[in-house]
Amino acid sequence: MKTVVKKSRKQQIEEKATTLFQSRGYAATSMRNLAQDLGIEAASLYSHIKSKEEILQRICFRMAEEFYSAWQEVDEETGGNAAKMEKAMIAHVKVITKDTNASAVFFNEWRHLSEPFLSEFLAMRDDYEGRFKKILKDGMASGEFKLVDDKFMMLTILSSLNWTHNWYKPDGSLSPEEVGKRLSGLLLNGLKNN
Amino acid sequence: MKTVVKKSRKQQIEEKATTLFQSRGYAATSMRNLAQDLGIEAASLYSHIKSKEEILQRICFRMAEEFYSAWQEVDEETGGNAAKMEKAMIAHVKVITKDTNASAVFFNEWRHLSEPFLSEFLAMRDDYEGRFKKILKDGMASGEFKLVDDKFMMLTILSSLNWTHNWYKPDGSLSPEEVGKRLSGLLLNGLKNN
DNA sequence: ATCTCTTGCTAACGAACGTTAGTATGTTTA
DNA sequence: TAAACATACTAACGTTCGTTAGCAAGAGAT
Repeated sequence: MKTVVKKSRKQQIEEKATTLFQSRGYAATSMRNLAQDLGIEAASLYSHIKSKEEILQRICFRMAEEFYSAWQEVDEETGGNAAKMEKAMIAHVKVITKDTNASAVFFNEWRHLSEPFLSEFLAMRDDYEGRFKKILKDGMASGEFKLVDDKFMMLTILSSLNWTHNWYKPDGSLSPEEVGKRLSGLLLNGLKNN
Repeated sequence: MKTVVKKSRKQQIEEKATTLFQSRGYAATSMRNLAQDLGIEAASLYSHIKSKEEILQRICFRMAEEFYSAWQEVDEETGGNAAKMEKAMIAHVKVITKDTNASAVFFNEWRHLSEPFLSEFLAMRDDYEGRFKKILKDGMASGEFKLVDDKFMMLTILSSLNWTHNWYKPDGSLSPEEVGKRLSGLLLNGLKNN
């Protein structure tokens, strides 16, 4: 037996918008495009939302929250920094794979946020990236990691992780957990045989 | 003594457009924005270009050519596949760092190309990615590389390389060559100490 | 001296944009 | 049964969009 949860119209709008923003981009998606996909008139959207940008804001900040929540299990890790980094990478990938469309919008369309949302968004991103850098620094200090530029390293790691939204298919053979493990395995141990 | 090469107006337009497309996105950049940055009227642009999209096409396909040309030195590498992969990564990063703005447009705005340019673009990208996959496959067959999914691996490598356009600063301390070396070192050998 | 090329202008086109006002209808709540 | 809410409509607003037509002025080439 399958219970069908009724989605609010606002939610439906947000989901369709997410798909459209992902495929055509925020700026190139018109409210009339969105309305048509929902089978209503453009003006009708405004019974449910305040503005086009509100939709973008909701998508971006909801995803930000998800990334933050996922970090909880990272802090619980008491093993070494390599283990902690693996946890972080897996948690991060899990969030992305749970909604690749929303992730794409999060990663590519945030620049269309207006102030003060843009500044708030960037501050959160900085903070989040700082957490990765901290693991790297701790791991280098303890001798677990090679000595590298931590910012350079963090950017490289996150770019690999963040790209998953472009190719991950939920119906594929790899689970989110498995994707995260492979990515962390690669970045921690490298491609070459020793 | 410095020789000043006079740039054609068309080139100037293309360069300003590259900067704008990079920072605001193609769809969110208007011809009036572009004209204003050049100190002329929007209509005047059309004495030099055929359409807004023509600019995007020129940027995207010029970058594609650059990536292809850079591959020449990769084919000359006769060492192992690890050496070849390093060459490929360095060559790729060199192209990106030579013009980070155009690279950003190339990576983020190609989807606004209309047919048949879009199909042509994607075919080239597939071909180019195939070259990376081939090195990976050869390297796995020869035992140089660990056995991994080659597509997954290729995507991970390229996402790391392609992200450089977002943070590389030509006036920074790292040369393009150095960036490429560090990236390949990391991806080939991993972050962890053995 | 004439021709061509480059560069730019004003004026305007039709289309599309995000959004608002005002209204109607059915559904849920009190 | 009345009030409140959810949902959607038509009509239209002012703005911006990419682009074209037609014209003009200066530079370089023949």
